[in-house]
Amino acid sequence: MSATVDDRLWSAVGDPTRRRMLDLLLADGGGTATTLSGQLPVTRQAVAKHLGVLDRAGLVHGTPSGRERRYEVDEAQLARAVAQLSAVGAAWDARLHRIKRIAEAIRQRRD
Amino acid sequence: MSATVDDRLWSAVGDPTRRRMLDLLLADGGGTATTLSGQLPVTRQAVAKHLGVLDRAGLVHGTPSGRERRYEVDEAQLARAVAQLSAVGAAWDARLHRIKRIAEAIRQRRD
DNA sequence: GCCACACGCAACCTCTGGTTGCTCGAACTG
DNA sequence: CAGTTCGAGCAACCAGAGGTTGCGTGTGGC
Repeated sequence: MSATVDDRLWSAVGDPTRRRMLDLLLADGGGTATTLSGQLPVTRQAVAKHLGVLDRAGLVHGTPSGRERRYEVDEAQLARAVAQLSAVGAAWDARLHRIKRIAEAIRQRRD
Repeated sequence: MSATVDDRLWSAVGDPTRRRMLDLLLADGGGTATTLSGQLPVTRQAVAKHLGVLDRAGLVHGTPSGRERRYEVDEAQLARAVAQLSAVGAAWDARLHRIKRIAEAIRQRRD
């Protein structure tokens, strides 16, 4: 089951734009709403909202620095999110394999 | 990068209700909008809409049977979705590890 | 001191997940 | 066969999220 999944984390990571933002933040070692919006097909304001979501999910952490606000990925929390992704994947995978085994057993019996 | 991800598949699987629906369909070996809505905290109509989304993503396949419409999971397509989940997870994982290695290298050098 | 830049806030639009209310058609039951 | 029931399929509506434009404000560089 995917009952143990933290919906806040998952839905934070579920949005394609936010996934790309995490990619970019990881690649560049952090960034601001403005620098990110330059690398994305959305406006700075949209990026700022997403950063808010990621912040509330604990995936990034923003610190004001002069007139800008620099965000960095919280690696531990992202690692948790990755773990949950693979947990759900593994659960489905297991179920698919179980089904496949059963199907093969039935086929064997029928032949 | 998560650029190779099929957004249709991902967003189909991104919704928590749809994930639970896939769980239930796998566990019971199929179901109808009505049977699923009995196991979920949403109405039949909401379930029907989700089944439409899953159907368009190719994750389930519905066949009319008398007055009801039975849906079953397309296992191959779900396997593809699982593969994409783990691909994204693996990408982030790799990046996190790389960052950790670099951080440790810097720490070493500083000591 | 002035200008430019980055941010934050507010209004607005659209799509999606969800609801209620209705009709229609198939199936069971007398 | 007639009537009822049950499942599906609209349609209208509501709330929230992703996105936009527009505007005010504070900080930093010249």
